[in-house]
Amino acid sequence: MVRTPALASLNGAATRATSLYDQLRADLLGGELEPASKLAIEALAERYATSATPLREALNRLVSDGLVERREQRGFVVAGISEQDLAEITQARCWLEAIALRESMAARSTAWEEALVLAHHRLARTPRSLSDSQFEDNPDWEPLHRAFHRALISGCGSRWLLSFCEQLADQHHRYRRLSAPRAFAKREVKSEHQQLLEAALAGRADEAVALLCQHFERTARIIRDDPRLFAVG
Amino acid sequence: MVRTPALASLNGAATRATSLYDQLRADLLGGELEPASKLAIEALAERYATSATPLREALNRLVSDGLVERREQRGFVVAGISEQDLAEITQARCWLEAIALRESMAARSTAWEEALVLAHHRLARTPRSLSDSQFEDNPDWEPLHRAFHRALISGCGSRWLLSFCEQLADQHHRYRRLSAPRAFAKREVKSEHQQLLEAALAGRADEAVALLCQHFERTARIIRDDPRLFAVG
DNA sequence: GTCTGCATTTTTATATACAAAACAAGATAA
DNA sequence: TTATCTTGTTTTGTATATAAAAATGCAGAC
Repeated sequence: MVRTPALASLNGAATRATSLYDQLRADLLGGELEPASKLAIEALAERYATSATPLREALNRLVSDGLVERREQRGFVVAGISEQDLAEITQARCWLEAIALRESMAARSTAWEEALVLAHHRLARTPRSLSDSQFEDNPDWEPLHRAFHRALISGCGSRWLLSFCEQLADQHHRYRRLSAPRAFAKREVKSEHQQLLEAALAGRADEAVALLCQHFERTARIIRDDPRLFAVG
Repeated sequence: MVRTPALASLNGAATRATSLYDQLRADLLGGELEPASKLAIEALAERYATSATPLREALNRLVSDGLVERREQRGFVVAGISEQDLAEITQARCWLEAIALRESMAARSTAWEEALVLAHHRLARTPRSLSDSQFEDNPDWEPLHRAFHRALISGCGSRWLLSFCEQLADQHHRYRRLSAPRAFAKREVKSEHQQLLEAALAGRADEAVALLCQHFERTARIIRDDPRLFAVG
């Protein structure tokens, strides 16, 4: 007895809680919300023009993403940052993406290779900064960067592993945005991606994994050495 | 300016949403709630003697644990099961726990070894079944089993990795409870744990990892072959 | 018979009102 | 001072009422 299909699932109209989740997530990743700062319900309800119920739902979801912390009976707080935390995230990301990349390469297919080349092409032709003289974040870059890294591991065949990697990538993303953006101008991130692509396409797994981990660790080191970030209050 | 400490955090009095989360989680893992069955808010509110708001919060948390699925504008559903899903969970768990175990062994300490021996001792002296003649689940066993596996990898030094492993262990737990419990009477799970303990203590990493993965895969195979579980509706 | 459109019922999602706990400041006692 | 108690305020967490969407059932058309 098939009936008219659900409207919401077709036209992408999400619930308020979901769109709040998306907005909050973007603001957390974008570094708009200060780490360890209070997320007072009323203030947020005003800022996002909504009421408490969907807000709390969104915050609850963000807790499981590790972007928000829940203090029982004391509300919600933006997840804190620390050198140790960054190190653990980097370590875990290296471990997990190493496996995912190896598996992805082992299960290579034409479709995977083509998607990878495409993702790299899009990333490579997009400038990191809008201005040549000084760093000014290009909002197009980050999603493409993310897509390239996802393409690398997308063939690993495990939705679980992919979702874990995604979560760790989110964490890295936040740290990166919190850190001084000008640090990135110095680095030849472009050639790192190029090398990575070549090793992956050529099937040189050990090399690709090594490049990927170096890529993560180099970024983490730059963030760690940012004097503004882990300043002792 | 230190004041009287929070009451809730001391005496363990959680919010209603949290205790609901715990109860629902236990029921989901215990197989009380049928996979893919509807989680109607009103029915649950009556069953757990509460109202909609904290219930929805608890359900939102469970979605991120992969125990519940959210259907936008259509409420919540107990996570479905499938052969493919079980295979992916098993695969991911092997990958992740292999790393965690290696790291844990590489970072060995006396405290870790002692905790491991203790966890194994407690598990070994607890019977799997309450009755000798037929299988009757001993509720003490599962937590001790869990604790032993956690002890193995606890020294890996990455909270992220540990929490991912925990999540996968939850998934396995649920499949195990959904499957016919009598299947487990056949197996010499006890000696598998014993061998694992010995290899881990002796520092034979390759062997320990191999034993651990075999342990997971053997369990998964038994569950997969349960004729009742993946019956075509 | 099967499909389609409309009205009704049920359920989900959100806003709001309320209760309970944490917080803050001042007063009192050691 | 330093700690403890008291009281008022703010904020969190929960219940309930309302709005919005989906499911259901039936009548009529083909």
